[in-house]
Amino acid sequence: MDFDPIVAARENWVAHGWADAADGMALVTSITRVQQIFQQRIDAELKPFGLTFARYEILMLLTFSRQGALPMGAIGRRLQVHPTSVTSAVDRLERDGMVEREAHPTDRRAKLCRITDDGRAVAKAATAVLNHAVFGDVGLPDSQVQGLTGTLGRLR
Amino acid sequence: MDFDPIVAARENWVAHGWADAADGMALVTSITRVQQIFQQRIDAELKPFGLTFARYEILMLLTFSRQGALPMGAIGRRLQVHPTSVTSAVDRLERDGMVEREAHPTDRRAKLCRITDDGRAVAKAATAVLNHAVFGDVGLPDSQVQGLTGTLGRLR
DNA sequence: CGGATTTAGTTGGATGTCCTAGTATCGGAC
DNA sequence: GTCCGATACTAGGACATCCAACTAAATCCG
Repeated sequence: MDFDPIVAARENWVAHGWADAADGMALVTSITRVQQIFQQRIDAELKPFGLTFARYEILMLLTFSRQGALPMGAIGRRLQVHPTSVTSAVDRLERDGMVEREAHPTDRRAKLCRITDDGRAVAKAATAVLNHAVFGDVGLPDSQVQGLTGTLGRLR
Repeated sequence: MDFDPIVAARENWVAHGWADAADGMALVTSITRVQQIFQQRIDAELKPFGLTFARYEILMLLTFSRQGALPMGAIGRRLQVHPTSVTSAVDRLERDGMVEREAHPTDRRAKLCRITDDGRAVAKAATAVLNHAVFGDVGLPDSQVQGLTGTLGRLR
């Protein structure tokens, strides 16, 4: 049989008298591993487009926005990442011509990040690939996917 | 009501004709967000010990090993991270006196990573804190935690 | 036995994330 | 009207992760 490091760790937790925390440890570790696997699959698919998942998420957020532009801070709040991560990702997107920074019309502290035509085209092509190669079949029966997403939603 | 960015993204997926990939996208995004949240909580708890989750996992793996030492490659395979990540983490653990590198007894290419007494003490104290502050109550009823872990296991 | 392949680990570069700190600006209180 | 706390973004540093390339050593094989 396959050796499962997480099952082994859980048994060690119980053996050391930490039974009441063993399931929580196993859950957190499982989430970490699954996230690593998806991250790697997605980044591999996005690499030909010069994107990472972080940058792809920003492009899609802008694609769906009414004006095609959002303040930096709004991006960070939507994606739940720190402002510095947004700055870093937008720097690279701007370097590659997929977004542009422009002044906010009413707040001179803020900056708008606007997706370019190139950015829209890349996002569209990348989405087609991701939908086909990853999102379309995550490796679970459809019936379980929604339940899993719902349960995870309670943790957020 | 609270606005949920993932629900909104899922609706956008459906609206753009990608309904068959919408659930997969929502699942992957949910996993990413939940992992970010746990990562932040754990790293915050570990910070006083001078540890990150990556380094903590290595210490615990060594704690549970029979000899208190493992080859670098074995660590990477167990934790499913690249050899370079192990090198990087062990560099810092060694700098902080929690592990030591030593020659492999039979394979002169390999190196063993051995936990020190300091390392064991830090790992024990950090585990007590994590069990209390994170693993002991992840935010879900016990009945759901095991089911969630099991379902995630099928994705690994 | 000796060359080719595989394996173990490290190094250097790019990216993403976080934190701390700093600058500029906004908005409210007085 | 002015000061002061809050907000928006950026800069610099630490860390983790990946990839590509490299050295050294073990192993396979003709």
